[in-house]
Amino acid sequence: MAPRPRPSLDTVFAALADPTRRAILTMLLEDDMAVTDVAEPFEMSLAAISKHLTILAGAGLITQEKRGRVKWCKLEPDAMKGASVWMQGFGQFEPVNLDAFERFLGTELGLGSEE
Amino acid sequence: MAPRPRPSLDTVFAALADPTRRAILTMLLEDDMAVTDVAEPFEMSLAAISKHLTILAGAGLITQEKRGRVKWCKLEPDAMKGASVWMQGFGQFEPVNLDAFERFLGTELGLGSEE
DNA sequence: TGCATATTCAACCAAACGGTTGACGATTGC
DNA sequence: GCAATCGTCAACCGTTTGGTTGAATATGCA
Repeated sequence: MAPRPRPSLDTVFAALADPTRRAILTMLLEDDMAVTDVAEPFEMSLAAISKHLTILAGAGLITQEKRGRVKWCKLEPDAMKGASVWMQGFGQFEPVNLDAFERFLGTELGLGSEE
Repeated sequence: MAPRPRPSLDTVFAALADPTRRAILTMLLEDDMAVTDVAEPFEMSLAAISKHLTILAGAGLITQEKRGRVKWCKLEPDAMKGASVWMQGFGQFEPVNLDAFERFLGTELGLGSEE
């Protein structure tokens, strides 16, 4: 496949604006996954998840590779770089508080209340 | 002062997904601005800008204070903190490359070509 | 008082979004 | 070969988004 088009801030931020898509990205932190497996925990159709994955791929946040009849989804965290740098220009945020991140993961996965 | 409700990742990312709104935030880096002045450089109605500002305020990215008949808009960069931390959990991005940020500002403000 | 300025409101519009369902093309395995 | 599995496509649906216009509401000023 041709070198991925540089993901725009528009598409990256828009992709990240949906909680389902953020949850998918979080799942992919663990490991690459097949589309069906990505869809499993969600209460929506496979087709809907497939669309979300297309949007994530469009933003460059994941890549998809078909092996046999299974399509594998792989996280591409570098796609967040531009957006991350952009935001950091607005203030020096604490040098990556991983504790806070763990908590975010909890709420993102729906383990906690939204407050 | 009542602590503002914690802006959600949904609203923050959605607010940042629009180029007009990102440009507004960039303008507000310089200084607080009145609504009319914010609208001036854009080729769209004042009402449209007013809506964008409402969305930015809803995400906590700006606050608005009315003094006399003028409503002042103030950047609130801390509202990006949660989103920034969330993204950093996906990879350690270079510790704030300000050069890159300057370049982003250029393209965001439409001073350079998109490519 | 009366007019200009600053901003929002209300109604409307086309397009995009997020979801559904059912049919379909590929691939795998018995 | 045939049935099951994987994933997307196409059509459809209601809601949201990003914009418009024109009227309305405050406020400032001469």
